[in-house]
Amino acid sequence: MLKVPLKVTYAIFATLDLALRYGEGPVQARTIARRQTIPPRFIEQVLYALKQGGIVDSIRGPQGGYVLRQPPSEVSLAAIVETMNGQAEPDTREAGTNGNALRPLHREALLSRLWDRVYQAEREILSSVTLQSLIEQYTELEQQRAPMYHI
Amino acid sequence: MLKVPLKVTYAIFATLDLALRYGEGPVQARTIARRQTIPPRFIEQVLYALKQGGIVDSIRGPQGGYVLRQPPSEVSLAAIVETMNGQAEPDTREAGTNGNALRPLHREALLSRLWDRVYQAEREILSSVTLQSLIEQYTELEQQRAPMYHI
DNA sequence: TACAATTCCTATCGGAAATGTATGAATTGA
DNA sequence: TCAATTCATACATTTCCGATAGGAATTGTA
Repeated sequence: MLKVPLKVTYAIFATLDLALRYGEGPVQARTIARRQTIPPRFIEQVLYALKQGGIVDSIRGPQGGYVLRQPPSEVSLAAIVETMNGQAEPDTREAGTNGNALRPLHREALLSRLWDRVYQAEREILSSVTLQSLIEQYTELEQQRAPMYHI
Repeated sequence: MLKVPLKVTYAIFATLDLALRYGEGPVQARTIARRQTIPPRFIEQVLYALKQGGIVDSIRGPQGGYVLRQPPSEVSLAAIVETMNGQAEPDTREAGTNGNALRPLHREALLSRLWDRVYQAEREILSSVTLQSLIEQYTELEQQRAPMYHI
């Protein structure tokens, strides 16, 4: 039920990479790809989607690249995830009618309510996590094991 | 992120069908298929999985069929969903190492914590919903629009 | 103005997963 | 013995996802 597409993971790592360098000018797709171990041609698409979703801005031409549109503390994972999952299919198919038991419309309504609840719960959690808070958790983790390296 | 495989939906409708007739003897796969509009050869597999998962019992031979193993109030959707999603892949792959930025192990840990939280939230909701409560919601829905038909 | 670096956008491929079909064996009531 | 039914697995088809490809558009710089 809970499935995390790779492109969502990639999107989070990519924006996290941008967050770590927020305010230092654009970062190129290739650079992110190398640092985050993401197929270079694939991350282009991810960044493209992130741009369409208003998460990042892009600068074309030499020395171009991508920057976060807002400071890391303003970017929630909910926004990233929603963007990557795109405008979800309306999914308004309804199978053939049948006689007895569980009228299709109602039974569909029954479950879609339920999935809505689950979806809302997911959204609440993801809304409460920002790139900034992820960075903080990350540096905590680092310091626990090998104080004072990196970033 | 939230993806509901068809077979899960089928499983819920199938068990709901059994729940509506709990205590009235076995219901055959073909009958459920017809009533719930599910491909007959496909629901056999769903019921087979439900049996393996201990959700339903089966009776072979003529006049055989399937029955809920427990009363509807004891069967949570969490149980059904978990059964249908089967023993999920261990998924312990770890991609290649790279130099800079976001050490793979830590960055993975960061996200898996998060997905765990989401997963737990989902599970809590699904645990709180039983076939019995679904039936109650269903009859409510029915009465709102067209009092006194059916079942 | 030319050129190279970079993003932009779409098409396509390949493999995996999901959905659905088929077949025959095993079980069992009548 | 027979017919109805589940059991178990194999196979076919379709859909989705990760990844690659190619070229157009933009723009800083020399």
